[in-house]
Amino acid sequence: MADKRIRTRFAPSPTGFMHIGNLRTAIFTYILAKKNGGDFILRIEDTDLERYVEGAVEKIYDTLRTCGLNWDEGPDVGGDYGPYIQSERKDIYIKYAKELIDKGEAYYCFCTKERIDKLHEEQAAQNLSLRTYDRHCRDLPREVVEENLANGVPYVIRQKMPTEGTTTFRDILYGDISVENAILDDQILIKADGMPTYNFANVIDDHLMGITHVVRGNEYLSSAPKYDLLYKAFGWEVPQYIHVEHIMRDAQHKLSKRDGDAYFGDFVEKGFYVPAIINYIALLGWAPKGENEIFTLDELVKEFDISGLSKSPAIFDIQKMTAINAEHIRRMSHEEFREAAMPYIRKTCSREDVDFDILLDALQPRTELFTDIPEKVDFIDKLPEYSNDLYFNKKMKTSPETSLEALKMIKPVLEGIEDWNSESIHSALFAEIEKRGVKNGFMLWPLRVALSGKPSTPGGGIELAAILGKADSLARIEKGIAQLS
RNA sequence: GGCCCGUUGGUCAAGAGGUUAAGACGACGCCCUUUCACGGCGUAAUCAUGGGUUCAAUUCCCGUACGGGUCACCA
Repeated sequence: MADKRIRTRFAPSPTGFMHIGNLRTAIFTYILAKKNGGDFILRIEDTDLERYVEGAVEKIYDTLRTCGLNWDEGPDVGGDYGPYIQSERKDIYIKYAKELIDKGEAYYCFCTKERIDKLHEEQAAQNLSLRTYDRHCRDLPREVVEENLANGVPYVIRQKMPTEGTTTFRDILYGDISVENAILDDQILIKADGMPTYNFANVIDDHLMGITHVVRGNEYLSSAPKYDLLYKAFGWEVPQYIHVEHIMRDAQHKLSKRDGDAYFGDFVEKGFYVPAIINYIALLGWAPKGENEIFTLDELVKEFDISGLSKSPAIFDIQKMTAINAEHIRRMSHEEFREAAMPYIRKTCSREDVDFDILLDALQPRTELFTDIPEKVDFIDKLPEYSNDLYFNKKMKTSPETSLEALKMIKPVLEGIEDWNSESIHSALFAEIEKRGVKNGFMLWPLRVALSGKPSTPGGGIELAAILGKADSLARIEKGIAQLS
């Protein structure tokens, strides 16, 4: 085992957008492979023709690439084990299903959908704890089977489950789990349309593609014994299983599309930064060894350890995710932040003649979500109408009266500044503060209000003055004086 | 309902047969500060429950409750 190259796969169905729980599975799957220098494979599971959604495959590629979960083999990049789209592997599954029939491990079933439905109805009416196929076709005489096939009677292929004993499979997290074979249904391997069921295609592909570790959602835990039996029927080695618990909205509900918080794209739209999304959802159901919990994808690869995975469901907490997002934003370089933030700044600020470097530096520690930005910078284009009440500040002991006085002191000082920048504004104002013997806030609070018309801004009065430039700053101060007079 | 799985503060969670039961988010308070933040410090808050086993159990075992999953020609 130890000498075998690790190969993992992410195998989504093209049925819509990327669910956050699914994405987390992809992350763990990717990390597990990369941590061990192995291969991460992308396989598209499109065996359900009816549920196929146009464009969904591109959405999968797009999301994974955006997240940096680059696959070594897949439909678009190729590889030695293709094709990587199940609908293109149809013949392979049929071949292996027939092999099982020859081995006596599977059989043709000619029961109609109607018959099965009726059977289930009856079972439900009798309140039977078990609702399985009654194995009507399991022991059909060979002649009957051949005659039906010759006559083109539609059929499915079913797995012949043992009726006694138990099956035990192993999950890395849960350990050994045993179930009674009697409760196992003779599951369908090949559907009437010739397509394999998920359960069958999965086993075939995982084996043929040399997958060593399977990470998947907890909902497959109950099916795992059936897969084991299939591997056993073929005489193949069973991969290592890791079943991960669900991400919940609350204690009893999974994250769902109804709540608008289930898809990767939802969070990007809400202003979340992709590395932070990955970081947070990796933390749902997995705990790092140390105390740091801020990680890039590469750091997650280094840090990841299976023993940190949790066996119980985790409730999604948007507040924590927001906090992690804020932390990631703070860690961005000035240039990275500029690139990410400018589009949001441009939503409310069209001016060119502002000092964006100062603005960005003031904005960065105050931004939790990129979508916070437009509202924070909306005063730059145009000073909003504001109430003189803003000049009241209890802590600074300012009022409209003291503010008028302060603004009148400030105006000539700023007018005298030749080289307009943070330092020169700062030293000029502080010289005045010292000269007048007033508190910082006496001067600076009114300045901030006059420049922004808002109770809270990115940066204080000095930064705002530097951002807005000399002419505009003085105009706004004059407006303040006029408004207060 | 049968079967499978789970249960540490409001949330994510570490932990180990003997600990003052980590840490993070959130809440609250204080400090810093030209606003708001950032940052720093601190406070409150957790082992679902009943039985065992043991000198000792939150940790091991069994039951109960609660929650989740599953029982498709869906994945």
